[in-house]
Amino acid sequence: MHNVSCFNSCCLPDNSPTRSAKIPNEPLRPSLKRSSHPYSLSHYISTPSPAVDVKGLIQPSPAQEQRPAQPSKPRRAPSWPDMWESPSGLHLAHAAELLMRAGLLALTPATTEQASGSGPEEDEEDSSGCSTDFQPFLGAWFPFSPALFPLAGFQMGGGHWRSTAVGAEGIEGLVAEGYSPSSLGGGGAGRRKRKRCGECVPCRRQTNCEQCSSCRNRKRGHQICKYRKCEELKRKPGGPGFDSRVSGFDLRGSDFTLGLAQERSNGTLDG
DNA sequence: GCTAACGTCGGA
DNA sequence: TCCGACGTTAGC
Repeated sequence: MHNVSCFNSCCLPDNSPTRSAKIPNEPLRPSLKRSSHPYSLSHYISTPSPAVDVKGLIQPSPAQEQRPAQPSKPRRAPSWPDMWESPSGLHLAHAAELLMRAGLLALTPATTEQASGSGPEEDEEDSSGCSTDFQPFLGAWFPFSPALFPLAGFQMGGGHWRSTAVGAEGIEGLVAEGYSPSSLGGGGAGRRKRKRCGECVPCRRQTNCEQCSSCRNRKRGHQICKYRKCEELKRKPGGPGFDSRVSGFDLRGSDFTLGLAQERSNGTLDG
């Protein structure tokens, strides 16, 4: 049990009515699912930045840097999400990613040396906890801590990070990182399915409610649980606000968030 | 081939 | 506008 808002199934009580044996299609990047951090959200919120050694968060200590690589586990080539996962940096990384998707943050590419000097060796340290304790609160604090993100980006950002707000550059960057053009909703002849973002609150839910019409009518409806429906996919492609990718920031005060809070208070929300 | 689930359409 | 049904796509 990590905290009250942990979404991982490990934190669900065995007798939880919402805990289903089968968890369909988890789109989350593993790195986002298995991260933990020494500081909770409340720590970031309540502690003025000088009290939190941001530099220390971003630049691992020698001890951390000297942590031996795990030989039994072949390391894949680092991609930018990994590079952003310092021992304590995922909150920043996640925040920065969301900001960049929203076009609110642009990063100057780090030097090759910087890009290769950190990141891939640290990501394993984020392996045992939950990263979702802050999620519903993103909108409450990200926009007010802009200085953190360029800093984090300069130190940890791998290579070609840049704003993905609009245009071919953003798509190109995503494609380069393994997102297929089809999954991005672009290109390709005919319609292509978009994929769940894996980062919004509904996506992070791991269990179906079994109560909504979609759950009850799954056989014929072919629809995912309403409470797990990706916020991105709810938007019409090409419609207003689409591709602004600001779902993470719209959560505050949204109906969904309010419902989420209510669910949590009722103990019906997973994690 | 099976299953999950996105996209679309038509009815309420 | 919402909801259900169905075709279709995509992953396994």
